Amino acid sequence: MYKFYNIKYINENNKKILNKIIIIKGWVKYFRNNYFLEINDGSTIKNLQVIIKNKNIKKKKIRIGIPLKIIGKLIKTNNGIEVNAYKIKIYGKIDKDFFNKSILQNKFHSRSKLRQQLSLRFRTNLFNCIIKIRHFLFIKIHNYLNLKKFIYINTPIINKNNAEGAGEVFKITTLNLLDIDKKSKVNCKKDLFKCKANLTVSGQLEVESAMYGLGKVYTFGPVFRADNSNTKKHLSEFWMLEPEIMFYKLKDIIKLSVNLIKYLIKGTLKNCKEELDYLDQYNKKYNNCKDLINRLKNIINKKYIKISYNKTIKLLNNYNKNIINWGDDIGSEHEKILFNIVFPYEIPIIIYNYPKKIKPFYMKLNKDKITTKSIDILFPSIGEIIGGSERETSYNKLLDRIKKLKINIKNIMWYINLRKLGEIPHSGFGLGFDRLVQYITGMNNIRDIIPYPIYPGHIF
RNA sequence: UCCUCAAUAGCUCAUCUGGUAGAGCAUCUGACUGUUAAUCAGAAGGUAGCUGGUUCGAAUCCAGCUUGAGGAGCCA
Repeated sequence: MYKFYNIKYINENNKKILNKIIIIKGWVKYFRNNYFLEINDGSTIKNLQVIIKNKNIKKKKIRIGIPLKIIGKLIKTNNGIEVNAYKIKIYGKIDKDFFNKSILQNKFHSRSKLRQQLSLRFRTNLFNCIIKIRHFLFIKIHNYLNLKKFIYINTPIINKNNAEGAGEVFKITTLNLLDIDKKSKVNCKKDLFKCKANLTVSGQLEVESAMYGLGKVYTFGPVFRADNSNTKKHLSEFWMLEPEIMFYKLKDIIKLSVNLIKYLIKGTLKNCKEELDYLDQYNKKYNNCKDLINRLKNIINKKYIKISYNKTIKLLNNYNKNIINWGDDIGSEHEKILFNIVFPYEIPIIIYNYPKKIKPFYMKLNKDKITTKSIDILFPSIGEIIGGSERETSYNKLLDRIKKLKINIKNIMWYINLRKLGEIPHSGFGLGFDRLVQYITGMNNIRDIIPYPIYPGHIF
């Protein structure tokens, strides 16, 4: 007969239900003075205070962490709104030893500590905010591309091509690995797929073939890299958005990617205020990022720096002679110089026309035949979030390039053959979703912005 | 994978050059009708990451391993 409300709703609409008897359900976040409960139900990080005046309510079993159903009157006091409890139902009991060893006790826990208890991490305010922003960005990406008439393509997670140049692959097999060790010879023909198979490192080649039929497409899913990289910006399993668009040139994908980023950040600032405010405070206290919200506002209002690879090398060498040679990839040392000294404005840098020798085979060459029609978008403190290019359209040129790079042609013949039906100009890019979430939440470590981080030595 | 640093109570950290292991919070018992990381009184809690070595004696010195943090490379 009484109505149930979640705490976010009660906080935002309390005028409508003030002085009514309501039901709330959640767990105890704080219990003070044997009298004041703070209840959280995950809908918001702003807890609802419940007071226990009724002497018939047994308080013995109530402790921090316990789930409760509370029937009470929503009242207004000097401290805001709270619920005067008439009746409390307790669900189960708390294992004291387990609780005491868990990250749920009301203390500050380091993020590496939180990571040791992944399944409990969701109850923390920090993770509540991060996951909600992650969710919001995920939805908004689909939203934006849908508005722009893109079609979402589900590209396979298991495949046999390895999109050359995108890192190490995880091999998958149904064969008994112990047998393989003994004989030291693998007969792939006996495997389930009758060939070598791996987890995808990128859906790009597949999404390109969808582009030939549908025009504007994207894939957005988990991709896998078996590199042994132990850094704060790498995962073995991460999420990548890869749009691919017919008749788009380099300038068009620059525009698309910049507009998408600005749309996402603008939306987050508008719709995730509570979460960003919390993260702003958290970052001020515990992270290097001292002004999260203004940093994000800055990024939606300003024009990004756009500079060619050649010019970047010149600028770096002007700063410090022989710090980089033409043809080298731009490393994190160079990124630091670019963001701290050359362009110290806390805005992304778009670098275009990279040399072909540090970019994959499918990128279209410029007229100089040594650089590609490619871009990387670098973000301050994170590095590369987006990499993209115009794709090679000519069958002969593509084949020529593949032969020179000695890439195994067999598994990607279907991709090369797409060029046998005419030379359609097209472009696309890959956006590292987790790195974007990392940037927007201001977190130091990419392992703290994904529910279950998978990285060397760590699997859930 | 490489380099640097670290590992002491459930958590955060003390223990100074080797000499009996300490605090705050959390936990437990009790008190408390306006607290908000409540407070007060009391109790309990440790083979100092693991394995060796040096020494009369090791949390402390040395070696190897494990785990974590920061940086590098690979990349998104």
